[in-house]
Amino acid sequence: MGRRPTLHEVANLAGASLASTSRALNGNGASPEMIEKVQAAAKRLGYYPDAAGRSLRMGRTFQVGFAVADIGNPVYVDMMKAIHEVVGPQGYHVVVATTGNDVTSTADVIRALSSGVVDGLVISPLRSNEALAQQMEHAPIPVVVIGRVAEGTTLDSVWADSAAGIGMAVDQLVGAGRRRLLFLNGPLGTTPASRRLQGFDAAVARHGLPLLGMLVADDFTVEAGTRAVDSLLDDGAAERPDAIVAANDLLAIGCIQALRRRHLSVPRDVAVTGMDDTEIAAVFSPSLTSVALGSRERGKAAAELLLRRIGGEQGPAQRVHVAPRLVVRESSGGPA
Amino acid sequence: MGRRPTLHEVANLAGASLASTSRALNGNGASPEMIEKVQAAAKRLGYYPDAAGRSLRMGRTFQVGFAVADIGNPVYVDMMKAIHEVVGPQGYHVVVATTGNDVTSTADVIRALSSGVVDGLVISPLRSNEALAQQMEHAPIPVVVIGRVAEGTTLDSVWADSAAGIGMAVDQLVGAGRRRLLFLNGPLGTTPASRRLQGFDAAVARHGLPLLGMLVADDFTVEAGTRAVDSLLDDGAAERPDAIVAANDLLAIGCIQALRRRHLSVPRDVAVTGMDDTEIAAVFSPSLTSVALGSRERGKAAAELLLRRIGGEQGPAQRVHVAPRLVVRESSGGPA
DNA sequence: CCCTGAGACGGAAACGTTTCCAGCGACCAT
DNA sequence: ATGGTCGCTGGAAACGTTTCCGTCTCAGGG
Repeated sequence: MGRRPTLHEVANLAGASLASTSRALNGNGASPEMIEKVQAAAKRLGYYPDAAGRSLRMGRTFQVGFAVADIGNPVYVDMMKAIHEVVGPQGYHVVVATTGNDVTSTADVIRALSSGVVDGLVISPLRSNEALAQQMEHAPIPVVVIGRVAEGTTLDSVWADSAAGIGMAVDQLVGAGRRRLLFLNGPLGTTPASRRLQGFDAAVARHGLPLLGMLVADDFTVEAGTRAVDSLLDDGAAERPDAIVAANDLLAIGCIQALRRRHLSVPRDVAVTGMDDTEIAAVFSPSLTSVALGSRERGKAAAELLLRRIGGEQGPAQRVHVAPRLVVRESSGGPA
Repeated sequence: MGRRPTLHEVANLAGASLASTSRALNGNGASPEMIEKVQAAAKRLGYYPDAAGRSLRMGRTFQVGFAVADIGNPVYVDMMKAIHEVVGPQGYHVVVATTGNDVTSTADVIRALSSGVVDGLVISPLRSNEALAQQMEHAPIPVVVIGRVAEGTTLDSVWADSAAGIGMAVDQLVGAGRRRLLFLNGPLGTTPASRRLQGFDAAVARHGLPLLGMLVADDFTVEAGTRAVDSLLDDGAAERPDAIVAANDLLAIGCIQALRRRHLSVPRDVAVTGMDDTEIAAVFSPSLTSVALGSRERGKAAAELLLRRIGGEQGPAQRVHVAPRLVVRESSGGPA
């Protein structure tokens, strides 16, 4: 754990002033011989500029933040990877932050990161309200939202129409002859949950199908999915659905897990669809029909938007759309 | 995107000096009325201290780094979550960095993060050599390694005995009557790959089993696993194993995928075991026998070690061991 | 009543960097 | 020959914070 050399020491060794040394290293108006002298000195000392000093002076940290509720969710991992891939080559580091499930802790995270920690923020809020929207809009750094934002906001955002996506899943199930569709939702009050429910209700109404009510898991996880479906099957009174549309691949897998325990076959007895088309969907058995929402694309687009704003681009709020795409596999009984 | 107030403005509004204002906010020797005055002013302006200025002055960034080869790997995601949970409450942010597959880019990452970006670094290097070890040892910030380090190094580390873990998997397979065991390894030259191979060879020798050679995937991913096993099965000449020990859950799943395509039943025709006991292992079908290496515990322990070093604890290098644990499930044919 | 010590406060330095600005040659054109 | 321009350099300021140190006040003890 040795000490790091400073620009001062490099300047001394090179026999130049601080100003010239800095210029020589950053390549702004220095003579060739000066550059060589300084580079040599820097190399000999093993000099690398101090991030704190540089941040303070330049007003930039060369870090971007990524804030989500649960970084364990594969969707967010994908986004993070994509963001990393975009900003890394530009010299930026990625700071991850978890917002927790409620709005106030999200607000705290934004504030904490805004105070000179990162130059910009990509955030995918599970829940939102007017105050949070205001805060994001008036944050001292650019903020890009992955998810739905209110009409007329000045925030850049990238979104996928999950409601339409759910509709595609329903269409396919109906096409395959299913009639008693049940929606397995994530925690109510979250933005994804309400959007996806809307999509489901609309699609079911469109097909004139009976409403079987909805199953609500208390989290977007495998375990929560299993618990929810278990409770349904325990409740003997309830009419058994012939298809379950899950709001999430994780929930879908949890659901299949519960069905399997009761020796119900997927897709013969009950068809199941998920959403997000995570990596597991393709290799799962039965392979999982899922609606891809392009997590990688969304992360990439968000990062690109953010970098542009950090770079000073003005213009009106951008709103990037990523189209949902249904990937039909075994769990939904295949194409009609 | 408003501007942020500085301590100066708070001091002005409160009618106090910078020094007193700082003290009042950080709670060091200020009178109650001063504290109140300053707090009020700070709240009115919405003041939060600037991270860059503070870092520069204090010589601490309140950030820790986490560097791994592929942040998409569920093992690393688990570790990251654990690290986050440990350091977050202490006011630290987590910076993720990907080291790439080679040693030199790992070195670059360490250097970049050492220059005042983070106060400490948790790193899990896939490959290593003497130069890299030296660099980590002499880095200007504390470094904790997740993985095996050379005897006598001064680096803190936390490690799981994956060789012994592989041995446990082999024992169980042999106990279940399997005799022709094949090892599906990850990319050679990586530390995990060599350790796990050693464990496999030792266990096979111990049981006096025939050596079927080894299958090498070019990455620790599902796709690479599928490709490797495909190539084995395509090669009609090779004698078919009755069990495959994969170096990794991802490889194991890829392997099962390939077997399934040939209509080979797992575990009837071929038993399969994985390693890491990722979340998917439990819910996969067939559920996957796997050796848990405690990714969460390792991440947690590493973060705690790191915080202690950052706090200035001196003492000799710590070496935390996490015991491997075999979780027997369907894919290996169950217990003998 | 004076001296001492404790407690609170403000001025100023310091952290390491980039960049503004002025100065200084050298060179070219008038 | 002189004025102007250009390229390069060094001094110094600035970013926002914490903390050292000196000063001041006030209370209490001798």
